[in-house]
Amino acid sequence: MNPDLIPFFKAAVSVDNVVFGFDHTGLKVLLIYRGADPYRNCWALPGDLISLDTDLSSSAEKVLQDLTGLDKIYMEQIHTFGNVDRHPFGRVFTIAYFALIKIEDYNIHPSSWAEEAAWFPIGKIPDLPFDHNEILAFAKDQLKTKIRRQPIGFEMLPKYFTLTELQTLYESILETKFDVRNFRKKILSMDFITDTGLKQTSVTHRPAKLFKYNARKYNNLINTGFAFDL
Amino acid sequence: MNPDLIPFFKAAVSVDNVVFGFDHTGLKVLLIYRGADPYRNCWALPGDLISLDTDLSSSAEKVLQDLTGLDKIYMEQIHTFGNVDRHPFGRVFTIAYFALIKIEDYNIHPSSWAEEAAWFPIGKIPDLPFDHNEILAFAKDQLKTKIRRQPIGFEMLPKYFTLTELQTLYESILETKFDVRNFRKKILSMDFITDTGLKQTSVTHRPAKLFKYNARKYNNLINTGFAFDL
DNA sequence: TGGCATTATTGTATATTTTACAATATATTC
DNA sequence: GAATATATTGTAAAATATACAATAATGCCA
Repeated sequence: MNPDLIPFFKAAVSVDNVVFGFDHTGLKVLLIYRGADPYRNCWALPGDLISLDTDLSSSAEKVLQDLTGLDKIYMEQIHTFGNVDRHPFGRVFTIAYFALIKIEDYNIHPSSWAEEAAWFPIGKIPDLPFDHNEILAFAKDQLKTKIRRQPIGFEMLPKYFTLTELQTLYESILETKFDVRNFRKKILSMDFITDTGLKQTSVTHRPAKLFKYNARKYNNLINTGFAFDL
Repeated sequence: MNPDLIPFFKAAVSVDNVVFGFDHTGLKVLLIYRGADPYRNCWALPGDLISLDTDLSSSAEKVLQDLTGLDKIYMEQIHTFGNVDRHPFGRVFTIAYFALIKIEDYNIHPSSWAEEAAWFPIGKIPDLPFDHNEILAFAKDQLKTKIRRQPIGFEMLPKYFTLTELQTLYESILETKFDVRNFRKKILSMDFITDTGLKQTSVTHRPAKLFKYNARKYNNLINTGFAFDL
């Protein structure tokens, strides 16, 4: 290598994942308990330095898989953070991803140096190491923007869900309220939520119909210029 | 440094800028003619490796300033590209930014190893080195999405502009046509484009009124929940 | 100087979408 | 079968989006 270039090739790169999940109590974020330096014994975003022989997108999946066991979930790159002093060990650029999962469908298996993993309600996030609070704030903002324009909310719901659950998800993330009738009219008019014919069981009140999201219909629609918008 | 960490600290990071400009002939992108390896004597996006003692956002501004002389312009991070083989000299992650400028207000001064700089119409971009064609495609997509929801188009127009110029800008970027009356009604109803009282001069037809964008009014509006949308 | 060429400017009627609002239905439990 | 709890549904009014073409203001030139 040309000697002039040597000082440039001394950076490390990490991936930090902001994994969102949703249950009836609201929006949650997955944190791990760090069993490695720096910031050993702190709750933090699941993230790690990446090996330099792997493509970035594969690395992002691998980091999450190694720390939490999560695999094949919805992930998207959101932003890169690169302040000089953000990591005590040297110059580390971190590429933040957000991920959405159906909490009930996955068991989280902390592994590698992640000693524990737990869901934290979005309103009760502790002080996090590095610039993780900033990253989380960015991700939350992104989620709010994105969920209004793209049908990604379904990634956080069970395969079969009720319209009330869907509405609660949106209200919770967007921090707003929708009129029940208008919300249903709008969602159903979009025509990619289909009635499964099934109903809730073991509820102590009128059981709700179960719907599912039809990604194929959505993809057909966007090709015709249709724009999802809530 | 812990010896286990050494192999992680061998990456370089670069910034690549996609600078968009607009004139009456349409949307353009600024490219430089490379006077340095690799890909010497090729047109490419203005980008460079960044020094590891500077924050990322400052580095982005510095790279653009060094190569083109552009300073204090609208810039925004869009995506990070990190495939293993994207750079022939080693593992280089690149962070792409897009920038918008008023072509007439700036003189481009290629410097450092940029031998030339020129505006290329968006439809006539040559084959570019690295993954620059991919980066450019990503940026163009981002621009189309963003310009519909945020009043960033004005960054590419002169301070005083006509409504026809504004409409042409939107039509050109969004690759569509708007009805003249409806476009004007909508834009003016948003109330952050103000009539300066001035008119075009030295045109060989009815002179158009000159308007300007009022960022302060826009910022007041978004705080009230207003959403720009075209 | 008057007609021509060129682009700028403006209004209205109709269709579509959004909003506001409350009564009835269906299940369980006691 | 009454009480409790949530699910489901329609309509009228307001706001917004759309479709559509005639008139206005300048420079140029015969």
